Amino acid sequence: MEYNFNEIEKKWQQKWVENKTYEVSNDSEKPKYYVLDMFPYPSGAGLHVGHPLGYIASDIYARYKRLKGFNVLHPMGYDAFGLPAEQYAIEHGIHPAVSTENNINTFRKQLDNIGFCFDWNREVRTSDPKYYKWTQWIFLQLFKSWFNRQTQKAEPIESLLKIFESEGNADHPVPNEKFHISGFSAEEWKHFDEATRQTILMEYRLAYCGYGEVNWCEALGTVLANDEVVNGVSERGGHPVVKKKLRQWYLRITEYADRLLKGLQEVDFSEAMKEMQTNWIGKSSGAEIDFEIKSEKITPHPQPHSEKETGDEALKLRVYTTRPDTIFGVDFMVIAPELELVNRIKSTGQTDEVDKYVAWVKSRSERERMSEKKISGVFTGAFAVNPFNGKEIPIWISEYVLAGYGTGAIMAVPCGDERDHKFAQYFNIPITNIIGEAYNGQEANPTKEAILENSGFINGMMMKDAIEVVINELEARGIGVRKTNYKMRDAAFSRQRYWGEPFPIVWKDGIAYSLDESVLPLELPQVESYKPGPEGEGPLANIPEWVAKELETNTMPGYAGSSWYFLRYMDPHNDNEFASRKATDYWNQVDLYIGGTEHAVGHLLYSRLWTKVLHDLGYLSFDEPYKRLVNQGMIQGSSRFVYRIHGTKNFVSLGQKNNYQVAPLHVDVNIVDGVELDIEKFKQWRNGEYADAEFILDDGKYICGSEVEKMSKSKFNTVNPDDLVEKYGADTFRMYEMFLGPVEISKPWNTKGIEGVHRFIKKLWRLFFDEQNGALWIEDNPNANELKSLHKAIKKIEEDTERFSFNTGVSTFMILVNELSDLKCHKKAILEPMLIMLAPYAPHIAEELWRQIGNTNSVLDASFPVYEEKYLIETSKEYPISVNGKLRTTMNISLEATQEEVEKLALGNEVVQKWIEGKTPKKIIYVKNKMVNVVV
RNA sequence: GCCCAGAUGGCGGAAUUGGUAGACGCGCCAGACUCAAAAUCUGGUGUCCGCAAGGAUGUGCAGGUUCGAUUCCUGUUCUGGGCACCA
Repeated sequence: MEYNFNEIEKKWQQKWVENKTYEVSNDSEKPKYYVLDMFPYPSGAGLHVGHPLGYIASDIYARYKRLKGFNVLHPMGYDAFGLPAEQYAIEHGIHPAVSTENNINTFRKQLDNIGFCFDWNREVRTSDPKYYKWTQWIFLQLFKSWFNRQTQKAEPIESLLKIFESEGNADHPVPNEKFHISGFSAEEWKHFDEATRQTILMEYRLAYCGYGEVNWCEALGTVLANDEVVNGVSERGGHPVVKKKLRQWYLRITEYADRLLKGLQEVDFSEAMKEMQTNWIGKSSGAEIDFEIKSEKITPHPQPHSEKETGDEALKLRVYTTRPDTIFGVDFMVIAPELELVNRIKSTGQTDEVDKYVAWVKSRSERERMSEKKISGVFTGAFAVNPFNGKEIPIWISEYVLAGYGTGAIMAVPCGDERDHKFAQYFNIPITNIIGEAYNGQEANPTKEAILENSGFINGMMMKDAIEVVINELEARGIGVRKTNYKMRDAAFSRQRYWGEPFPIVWKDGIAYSLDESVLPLELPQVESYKPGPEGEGPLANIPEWVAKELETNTMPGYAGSSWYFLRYMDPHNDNEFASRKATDYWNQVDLYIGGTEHAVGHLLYSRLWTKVLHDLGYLSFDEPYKRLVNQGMIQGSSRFVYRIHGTKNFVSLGQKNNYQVAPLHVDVNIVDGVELDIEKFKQWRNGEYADAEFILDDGKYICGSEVEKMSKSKFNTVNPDDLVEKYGADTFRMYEMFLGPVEISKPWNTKGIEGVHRFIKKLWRLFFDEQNGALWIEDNPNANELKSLHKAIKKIEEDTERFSFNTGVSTFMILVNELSDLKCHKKAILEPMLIMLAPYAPHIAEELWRQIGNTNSVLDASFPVYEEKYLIETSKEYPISVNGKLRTTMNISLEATQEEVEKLALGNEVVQKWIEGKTPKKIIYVKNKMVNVVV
C-alpha cells in the first residue's frame, strides 16, 4: 500500500471534525493545561510559511500534553481590528468587516490544511460586538477605578470619593505632579463644582483622558502611525508630518510599574524577556534638585507668590539625577528644547539661535532624536546656580534631553557621563574633575567606586556612599527631594480611526461620563466614508447622529481586544460576563504562551496590566496572565534578485552584473530553484511583462542575487504553506518547519531540504507497508536491540518535547526509523509506541497507521509510552583518551573501573605511550562516563 | 543611539551540567538496481599536508581562566528584533 498523504490527511481532518476530537470541556477530572498562541491579525496577504512556526510548536506541545493525561485548552481566534483593513477600505471602498471576514476565511482554510488541534468552538474575533461588548466593559472598569498607592491595588472610584469627602487628598496625591491642583481638604472638595470634581477624578482614573502629541499630516488630513512616517514625511505621498496635540485616552500603567516589575519574579519568561520589560519600565532612583536660575529676564529674588500661577517655577531649574553624588562635577545643564521654560530664560543675544534650534528639533521624531550621533545644542544665555558652591552653570538646550522623562532637564557631569563628556568636548565647555585619577581626561568614567575630590562636604567619600549623604542634605536644606523615576509612560489608548472598538463614553459639557453597562455593546456605526473627521478627529466625527449623541469619536487601539482574549477562550459564549468565575478559576493562567519577542513590551505588558486590574477588582483569582512564555523566532524571507541592464529589457546573471549598469529587481522566489532562475517561468511572470527579455548567463544558467529580508508580498519572497502541503503533505510540512532549527531562533526560509523529511516519513511508512507484500507488522516479541532503540527514542523525544527542542526531536525520530529499518523490525510492540510519540508531530500519518494496525480509538486518546532505563544499561564505554588535552585515541573501559585501573590501562596503551615520550605523567584525569586525560 | 538576541562545514543545524566538535537532514561525489530515468539502497564528504598510516588546524574576531572552552570571563565586529499609533 502506498503512502497517499493527500487522501489520508483530508480523511482524518474531516473525521476529527465529525468526531469532535478537539472539543474541550470545562468539566474534567483530568488536570488542566492551557496552551496559547499569540493572537494573529488576519492580514490580506494570508498565511506564509513563517506564521505556522509557533502554531506547529504549540500544537505539538498541546497534543503531547494530552497524551500525558491533561485536559488541554488550545484555542485560536483573530485580532480582527486594525489599521490595514481600514487603509484597504479607504483605497477600495470595501467595508473593513467584509475584507476582514474574507481574510479570516482564507486564514482558516490555510490553518485547517496543516491539521491543528484547535477547538474552533471557542474561536473569538475582537471585531465581533459579542466580544467587544466585554472589551468595552473592561474599559469601563478601568475608567471607574483608581490605583490606591497605599494598598497598591486598583479600587472602585467610589472609595476615592469617600476619602476625598472625609479627608481630602492629603494621603493620596494626584499622580501627575504637574497637575494644576495639588492638594485639597475635605472641605474644599465639598465646595468644588462638578466640572472641577470630574477633572480631579480624571487625574486618578486608570483609564483617563488627556492630551498627547500625534503625527499629524495636514495633506492627508489624518493622524499617522509611526511606521507610516518615514524621514519626517508621510510614507504615502511624502507629505510633511508635524506634531499635533490631540485629546487622547490613556491607561495609567505607570501606577502599576512596581507591580509589573515584581510580577516578573513569579513568571517563567526568558531572562532576556524579563530584562526587556524591566528596561522598558526603567525604574531608577535618585533625586530631584532645584537650581536657581540667573537670567537677564528674571529678577533673582522675586516676591513670594502663591505657588502655581507665578514665575516661581521659572526661577528654579528642577533636574532629575540618579547620581546626586556628582553634584560638584556639574559643568552645564541641558534642558529639553520644547520646554516652555526655554522661552522664559533665553537671553536676548541667544534668542535667534535658540528659536531656530527649537523649530528644528520640533520637526524631528523622538526616534531620530534618540539615535542621532551628531552632537547639537544651543546655549540659552542663562545660568543655573549650584546650591552647594554657588558656581554659575551655563544652561543649554539639546535634542538628546526629552521633555517626557524626569523633569525634562539634566545636570551634566562630563567626567562621569560619556554623552555629557562628548557634549562638553564638542562645545569646549571646561570639565571639572571630581574623581582624580579615575578620570583620564579622554573619556568619562561612570564609576561609583571612586573617591570624591573637589566636592566640598563630600570630599574623600566613596561615590556610592555619597549618594545618600547628598540626598539627605538636599532634603534637609529644602532644595531637593529623593525621587524614584520610571522611563515608562502611560499608554496611549485611543486612535483617530474607524476600525476599532468605540469608547462607551459620552461627553456632557466637556466632561466624560461612562455609558451604562446595560447598553453595551456600543456598536460601531456604519459610515459613508472612512476619511478622517475634522481637526484630526476620527471618522466617527463625520456621523451627525453620533456627534449629536455626544459620543466619543476616538476608537480603541489594536491592543485593547488582545489584552484579555485569553480569558474569553475559557468561556467564549457567555453573554452575562466576560467569562464565568468558574471557568477562569478552572483554566486559570495560560500554562504555555508561544509568540515572538516583538510583543515584549507592548501586548505583554498591557495584558499583564489588564489581568492585574481585573484581579484587584475581584474578577480573577490570579494576577499574572501567562505562567510560561516561549519565544519563537521569525522566519525571514530569502529574497532573490535579477539584474536589469539600464535602459533595456535585458537581464544579466549575478556573476557578470558588475560589467553593466544594472538595477536589481525582486523576483518571485517560487520561480527560482536555489539561486537558479527558471527563465521560462520568469517570462510568463507578471502576465508576461518580461516575455521578450533577453538574458546574459553564467555557464548557461541565470544566477540570482539573494538577500535575507522580512517575508512580505512586496518582496516576492513569500512561500505559501498550501503549496508545500499540496506537494508533500501536512505531516512533512509540520516536521520540516520544526526540523529547520530551534523555535526561538530566527532564520531565513529555505524550501530545499523538505525532501529529506519527506523521505523520512515515507521510510517510516515502509516499516508498516510494502508495495509488494502489503502489511508488514507482526506480533513477535521484540529483542534487546529493538527495545534499546525504542527506549532511547522515548527518553530523548520526551526530553526534547518538554524543552521545546523540536528540531532534535525530529532527528530522534529519524534515527529511530533508520535503526528500525536496519534491524528490519516490523514488530507491533515497537511500532505502536512509536506512533503514539509521533502523533503530536505528524498527527495524520500517526492516526492512519494507528488505526491500520488495529486500534479503534484515536491515537490522541492513547498514553505516551513510558521510558524504562533497564533497556539502556551499558557495562562499558568507549572512552576518549587525551594526552595534554588533545584527543589521541579511544579505549573501551568498563564503567566499573576505578581511578587506579583506568590509569594503568591508559598508560599501558600504545598510542598514549607514544605521546608521553617516556616522560612521567603529572596526573591523570578520569571523569567517569566522560573521558580520560593524561597530563605530562 | 539605547535595550535584547544571534554568529559552528557548501547549506539548515547538533553537542542538555566545562569533557570524543560537526548528530540528523540537505547538497555534492562514487557505487548498486535499471535498456534508460525516477524512486530506492550502499559508501564517502570541515579545511590543509599525505598514496596511506598518520599529523596539523578548526565553532565571527582579539585576548584570558582551565588538565581540558562552541560552552565561563574581558574587549570587539557583523546580523536580526524592539524603541511607545503595524499587530
